[in-house]
Parts: sequence; C-alpha cells; structure tokens
Amino acid sequence: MAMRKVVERQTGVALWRQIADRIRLAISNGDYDAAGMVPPETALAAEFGVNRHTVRSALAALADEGLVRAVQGRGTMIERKERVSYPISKRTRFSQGLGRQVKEIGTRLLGHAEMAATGEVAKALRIALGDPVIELRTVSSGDGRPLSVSASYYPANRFPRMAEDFAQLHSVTKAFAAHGLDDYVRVSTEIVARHADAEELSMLKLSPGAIVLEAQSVNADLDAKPVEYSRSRFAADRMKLRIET
Amino acid sequence: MAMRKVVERQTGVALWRQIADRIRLAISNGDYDAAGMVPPETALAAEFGVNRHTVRSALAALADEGLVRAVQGRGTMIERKERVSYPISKRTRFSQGLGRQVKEIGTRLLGHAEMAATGEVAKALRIALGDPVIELRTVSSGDGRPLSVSASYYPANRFPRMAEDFAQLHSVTKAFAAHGLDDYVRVSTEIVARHADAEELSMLKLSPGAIVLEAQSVNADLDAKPVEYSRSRFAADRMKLRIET
DNA sequence: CTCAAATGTCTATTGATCTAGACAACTATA
DNA sequence: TATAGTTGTCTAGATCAATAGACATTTGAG
Repeated sequence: MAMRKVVERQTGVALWRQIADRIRLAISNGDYDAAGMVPPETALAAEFGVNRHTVRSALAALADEGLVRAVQGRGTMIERKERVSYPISKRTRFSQGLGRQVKEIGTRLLGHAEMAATGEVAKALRIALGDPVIELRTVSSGDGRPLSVSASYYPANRFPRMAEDFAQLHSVTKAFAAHGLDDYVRVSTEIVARHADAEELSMLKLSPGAIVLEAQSVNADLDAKPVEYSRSRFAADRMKLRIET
Repeated sequence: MAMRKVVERQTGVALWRQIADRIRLAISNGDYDAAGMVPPETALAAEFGVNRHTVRSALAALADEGLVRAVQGRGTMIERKERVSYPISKRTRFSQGLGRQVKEIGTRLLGHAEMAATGEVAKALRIALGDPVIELRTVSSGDGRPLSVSASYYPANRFPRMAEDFAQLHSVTKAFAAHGLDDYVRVSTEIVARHADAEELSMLKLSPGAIVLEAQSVNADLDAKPVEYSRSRFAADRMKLRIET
C-alpha cells in the first residue's frame, strides 16, 4: 500500500502543482514502471489526501507537458520518463555529454552583442571592468524539446570573431579552435535553483511555475586564464546535472 | 528606472510567492546593495504590475524567513544577503567546505536503522539487493539555520558500527577512520531541483512552497569500492552548490 | 513643527483553487 | 453481454489569492 503523501496548504503553491511535481518525480524515479501507467485518480487522491478533481488538475498539467496521456476507461499512461542527464566535468562539452541520451541535439544562436564587461563578468573572466566582451545567447534542445538557455561571455580582445565563428560552426569548441585555442577546462561551476522567470518560461517552453537550475561556470585555458563565463539555465523537470570528479 | 518585471498568472504558483522568489534573488545578487534596503512597496508593485497588497504578502514571507525587516515610516531593510556556498569536489567534506562562511556548524543525527538494501541503494553501493546497510538520517545547520537534510547509506558488513561511531564522533570522516578507512573520494554526484515535500519543509524550516536542491552522491575508497551513498537535500534559497573540478 | 514618504490596517469585491457529489462514457474482462 | 474499474463532465459551495481604495501610524528631512 502506498504511503500517505503529504502536501501543504496555503503555501502560495497550489495543491495541483505540488502534486504534479511529485508525480513527475515518481515517474522519473521509475516508481510506476511495473504497470507503465500512473495509479488511478481515486488512488492518487487518497494518497495525497485531496479531492479527485485536484489530482485531475495535476494530471492535466502533466499531460500538457506530454509526460502522460489519459485514456478514458483505461487509465493514464506514461509517455516519457527520463530526465536528461547533463554531465559536468573538467572537460565539459555540451553536445558530447548528451550523446546517447537524445537523438537530435541543436544549439540555436538567439543573438550576440559586443559590450563592456560588467562587475560579475569582469570578475569571472579576470579582466578589467569595462573591457570589451562578446555575449552569445543560445538555446539548446534535445529531440526538439528545449533543455537550456545560456548567456556566454568571451573576452573580445582575445576572441574577436567569436560570434561569427559560432554562428557558422555551431560549436564553442570549434570557435575557440578557430582562434587558436585547442583545449580548455572547466574551472568552477556554481549551481542554484529557483522558479523560472517569464523569459525562461517562454524560451524553455516550460509549464509555468516551473523550476530552473542555473549553473554559472568559468572555463579557462591550460594557463588558467579564463576564456568563457556562462550562465546556463536548465529546465529542472527535464534535466539532472551529473558531476564527475 | 527599473525594468518592468513580468510574473505569470494562473500557473499554480501564487503571485506573491513568485515575487518573493524574485526579490530574494535580487537581494542575493546585490541589486539593492546601494541603499541596503528593498525598494518601497509602491515601487515594487509598479515594477511587477501588481497590487501593493500582493507585494506586501511577498515581503511578509521574506520577513518570516528573516531575510528582511520592515520598519514603519522608513522602509524594508535587508537583514541577510548571501547564500551559503557548498563546495563539491573530489574530497568533499561537509564541515570543512563551509568553514569560513558560517560560524557554527552542527550536524544532528535524527535516527539510524539497519535495513536490507533496496534497488537504488544496492546499485549505488554495488552490493547485492537485500544486503544489510546502515542508514543515517541527519540535519545540518549553519549558525542555527538548517541547511540540509540527508539520508546516507553504508554497507553494514564493512562498517558495522557506523551509527554508534557517528553519534559519538559527529563526523562521517572520523567514523570511517574508526573502521580503518582513512581516505575516500567523491565518485559522482547527481543534482536535481524540485519543490520541497512536507517532510523537507518541516526539517529545513522552509517557508512552504520552497525549492530544494537534491544531490545524490557516491563516495568510494581508493580502490573505487563504494563506501557511502547519500541523498542530501539543500534549502535552495539558502545554498548554492559550487563544483570544483 | 510640518510635510512627504513609507509601512500598517481595514473593508469590499472578484477570480482562482479546492471540495463534494452525481452521473456519463469508455475499456477490459469474466 | 454484464460488470467492475476507470476517465470525462457537470453543478454548487467554501476557501484562498489578488485587486481596489481609504485612512492610520511612524519616520526623517526641511
């Protein structure tokens, strides 16, 4: 018998959303693998101690995400299960890491700009405040579903053609190579979690109210000189981060 | 003039909670450092395009967390700013990493049990399903504020006195040493983010509706034999994870 | 002291969320 | 072909979330 699961009221997060989050987690944990379907609505309602209608709202949200599909008379089937695991290691390369997990990987350049380095960027890249940097804004998708949005910053003096090269080569690693940098390593990564803002909701096509994992990372050349600072925001319900040390 | 910030309606996350999250983030980003206080309620209401009462609900939640303090006639002052940074590296040791950031570190043992290894635990520790493991449940705090709750699992055959040793020594590293294991390294860490469940809310004293960062990690001895599997859940609004490679 | 600016409190109203119950429609199985 | 089990739909009422407006109270500056 499933243990009674508790949800909290008057928290500013609607019950249906809390329950949707829990069911999503249970699916990705494989709790329902035996049957391949979610428990009946009445069972879930009893489990969470709420009305069946509340469970239906939660399931409707998950159906919207394409995670489950309800069939009248039969039940609610699981359509998709796994979170994509994004590896973070000394040599983190976006497309390589996702390799086997998704068939199609796409990174789309949303825009680029040359600008003066602000405090955070200058500090991360260890350049002077106001030094020119190139900013790239990208969205990455796996099998057509957006997985992350990023803003990346490069010192413009050292990598003047970053935007053009990236637009053409579709790869940061190759764009670095075109500037004569053949290898680089991840120096540090900081991870925080928070609710997605409106821009992230629309870019990541998230069901609103969702959570993002934000990773701020610095890559450096082999002389430990920073070459890239980036802020990547991952859709937390589609991704997990895997740290390999 | 501050840019108009957008919040989404009918998402299952109340506006006041979305706004509280955004203000919390702005505080930890240092956006309000110049004045040392949050903008006036009317300014925030205009910025987010909501009623002043809605902003007041958000600020009340932040005051509850001890993050801000409102003074009639003056404004709402920032009481606390930084997130604690939790380092994850090859040799991750809980108390060392937090060293300078908090004055008092405490880890309290909530309970322990000897049990048969379930699927996930057995897989992580690379032992047979049903082999005995020792489970430790702990809460860790910094300066009196709970930062994380953990469930950790150790192969009982190799570390039979883990619970007693930990209770006495207040340190996993020392408990390992008491069993003759002097060094161990972090093999892998997986990080996901989600809304806190009721148990986490109460253990971490979170303002309900909050987000947790869950890190599932495996530590191994120098022969790469796993010695610990643990699931740590961090209060996402108080912590960031720092990965050092 | 006076006044502007800020937070504190109250009432009233609207819309979203949750509960409750009843019944229809569909599916698989005995 | 019944029947149990499941999802789909409808109505009604209770509670929470958000808006709107008015006014009190406190603080700091001129």
